[in-house]
Amino acid sequence: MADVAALAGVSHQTVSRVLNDHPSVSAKAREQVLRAITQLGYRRNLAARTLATGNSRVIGVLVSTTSLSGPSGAMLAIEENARTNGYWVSMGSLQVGSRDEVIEVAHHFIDQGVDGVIAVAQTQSAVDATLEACSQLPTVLVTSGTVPDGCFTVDIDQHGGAQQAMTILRGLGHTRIAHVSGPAGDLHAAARAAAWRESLPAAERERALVVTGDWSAQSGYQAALALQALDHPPTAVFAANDRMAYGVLRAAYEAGAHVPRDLSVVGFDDIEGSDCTIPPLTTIRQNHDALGAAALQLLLEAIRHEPVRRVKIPPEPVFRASAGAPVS
Amino acid sequence: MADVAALAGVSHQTVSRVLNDHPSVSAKAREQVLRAITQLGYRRNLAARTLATGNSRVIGVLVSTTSLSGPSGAMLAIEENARTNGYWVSMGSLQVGSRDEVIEVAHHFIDQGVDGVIAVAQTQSAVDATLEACSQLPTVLVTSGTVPDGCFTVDIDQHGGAQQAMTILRGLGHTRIAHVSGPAGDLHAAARAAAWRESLPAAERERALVVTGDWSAQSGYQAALALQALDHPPTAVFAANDRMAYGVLRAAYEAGAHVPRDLSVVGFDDIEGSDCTIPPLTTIRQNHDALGAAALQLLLEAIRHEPVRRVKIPPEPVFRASAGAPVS
DNA sequence: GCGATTCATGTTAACGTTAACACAGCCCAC
DNA sequence: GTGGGCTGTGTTAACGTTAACATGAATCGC
Repeated sequence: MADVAALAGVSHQTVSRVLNDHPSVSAKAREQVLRAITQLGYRRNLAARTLATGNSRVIGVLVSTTSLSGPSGAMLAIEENARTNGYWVSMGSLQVGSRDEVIEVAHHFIDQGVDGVIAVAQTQSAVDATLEACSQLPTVLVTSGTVPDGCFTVDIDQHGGAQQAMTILRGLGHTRIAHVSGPAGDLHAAARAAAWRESLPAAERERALVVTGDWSAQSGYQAALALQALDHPPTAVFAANDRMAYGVLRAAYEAGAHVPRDLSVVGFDDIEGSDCTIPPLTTIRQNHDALGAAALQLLLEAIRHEPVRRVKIPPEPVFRASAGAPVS
Repeated sequence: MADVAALAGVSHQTVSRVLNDHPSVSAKAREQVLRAITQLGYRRNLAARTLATGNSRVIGVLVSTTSLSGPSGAMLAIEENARTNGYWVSMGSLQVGSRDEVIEVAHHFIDQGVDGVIAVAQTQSAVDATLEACSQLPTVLVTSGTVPDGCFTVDIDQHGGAQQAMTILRGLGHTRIAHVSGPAGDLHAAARAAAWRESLPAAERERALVVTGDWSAQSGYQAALALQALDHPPTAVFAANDRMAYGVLRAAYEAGAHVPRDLSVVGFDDIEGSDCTIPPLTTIRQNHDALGAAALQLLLEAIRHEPVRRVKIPPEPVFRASAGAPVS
């Protein structure tokens, strides 16, 4: 702040006034200060501000673990492990996921003086923006995106998990396996779809059946309807997540098709409730707890400047009743 | 800290050393300092510590909105609204939910200098512990528990929602309505069960059918099995949440019972996927977004010392296909 | 028994911000 | 034209902690 004041030719208090929108600042002084701020890339220190004012502009949110599962479980696992290691968590969520939003949140973390950042990035642009904004900070990326060397990364092995799903189906004897994929641009959706395609015999990849959904059960239902209307419907469907698999199950039921006799279905995620679909869903479980724990472990290593490491969490197949041998 | 030093008869630096486990402190001085700390209820100011050391023991976690739903959605709604009002969120989760744990987290918030606290309390003991630990701070409780007057409170109207479920079922003509309840001690479970019981004719309350589950689909499945084994099984089931309703649906299907012809099922929550169960689930939707938004709004009012207010968010019925008239 | 080392403690000065006060210079009203 | 109020600015002193250095006492080795 002293640097800014010197460059702008005013006192540090005037800089403070500009920062706090105090009315008594001349337009000229304000402009000079703002220019100096951008020129120097100055960011105010929130710890000092909190100390001086007595209020932090931070609120605490207390939540109970039991109410959260799935990807939010990863966040809780991070928090839990952070606490046992003497750290606390400041949260920033992305509504839009735009570059600007990522940068806004990252800057806040820096202002606050965080010791490190864990970013769960679902799109490549979020990955890129995080890398840009957090370059000075120990950072762990939780993502399936492409990341330059020298970054700590954790991920559930999406590709491997999808391969497991396909192995199950092909092992059962299916050859005509359709895919209900997640939305375009989503990294998980892309990884799962890629593994599905690769596990098909080269000859079949051209006429491979894929319908794009948006992760919702309803979109899975619509996809299944589209698949049913084909001349040669598939004998099995690999849905990119459990919710879309629910939709496939429902469409089959309503069409009078028996699962797994007439159609096999495999999902991905193993969300709560998937053990009691009709029939119980065969799926690939993602271990979000392990993901969160690994993310925190890596961040601690990053903070201690230990060598860069990447972790892949293996998903595991859950065999239930929705996949069986095709009727020849 | 100066007070502690004075009371212990040492310098403030010695107090600092005790706090940071510095080796060079005599046992006697340490003991005196610790006694003074507890006697005065001293807590160290983290903003000052961060300012002096340059590290905050806080990590930032960036998550994307899309990955979270349900109760975690409430947290994200809080975060989103906080951000648009110039606040940031510090998170503390409860693994055990014990009194000590609540107090630990609350103390951290105080140390950190938060401007207010929102506590999502699922048990009465969590409510009580929060009230005790946060008495000095603007606080909003998100809970269905009993709270003394003079507290800001937000809640989804559990009782009203359960009444809606029963109104649907009774309106359809059902008289023998069983309840699959949530676990004992859970405030939501208690409120839903109470509303169910009250909506029964007085004469039937004695022999009312209730089976206690643990929110899991599997427990709903087991409950439905128990209900099926009765001499006079119910014609309808009100499940305290959607996942347990999934289990009821599955048990009915496996027993060859058609839903809703042979059995009507109503859930509670409207979780993602409930639109594609077999058949699609009639349920009561909880609006977690509105809950989070209201919680933040109230906290802002609490921070501004505006008059105490309580908000109840009305849940809304979602009519789908799992409830119908009983076959007479 | 004397210098060198360790230990326990105190003193002073940061850390980066805002609050409180002081002080010009200006305008306005009487 | 003089006193009282605004406006813009600077100076000084907090805020509560830790780091760096200084000091005095006790211990050790030879």
